Amino acid sequence: MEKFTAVILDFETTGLSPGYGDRAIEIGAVLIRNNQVVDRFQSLMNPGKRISGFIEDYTGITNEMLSKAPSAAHVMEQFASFIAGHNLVAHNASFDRRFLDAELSRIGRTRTREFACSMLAARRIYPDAPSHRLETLVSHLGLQTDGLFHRALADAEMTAQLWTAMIGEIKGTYRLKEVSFDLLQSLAGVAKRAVPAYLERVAVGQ
DNA sequence: TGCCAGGCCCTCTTTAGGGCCTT
Repeated sequence: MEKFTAVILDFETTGLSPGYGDRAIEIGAVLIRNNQVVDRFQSLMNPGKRISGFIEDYTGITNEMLSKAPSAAHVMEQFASFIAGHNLVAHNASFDRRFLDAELSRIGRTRTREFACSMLAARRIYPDAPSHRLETLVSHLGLQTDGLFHRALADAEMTAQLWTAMIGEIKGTYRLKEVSFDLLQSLAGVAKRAVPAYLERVAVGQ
């Protein structure tokens, strides 16, 4: 069962680099099991410093909202429990992985499960998409959206839809009986032009 | 306030450079 279960998550942050002092300001996540969303997590978190006007405009999250939010430490303790035992997915996962690991480190905890990247998978499954930004893929594939972007739970929900759409796409194209987290994760290590042959070999093996 | 990164991937490549993607 676990190989068909994953937490799809998204951070809003003060900037691009935790190594230069940037912090998480919101976490949103959905737990999917067999392509169904079965649980959700969302919280703003107070980063202990003011955010720039650019981030306020980009996310719609204001300094006033964050001043009333629980501390990052408190939220991350709860989130660590939410993700415990589950594989993880994010769009451009190298970004969210750095922030997750940095925020967990601040509370003396460590990530124990693997990350998969929906962007790297999408580049291989939808090579002809106009771009592989989350917003563009959602539009290109006609995925359901409430029009809200750059908020953590909304982006996590759309990434989950993208993830399940990709599972459906390769199931249908290659007649795979099942598509696990490990299979989608493994695509990132396969050269783009080798992906069709790779998936055909997987299908034969099933 | 504005700045800061880093991994992937393509090509006019591999003794490199630059666009994409995340906030």
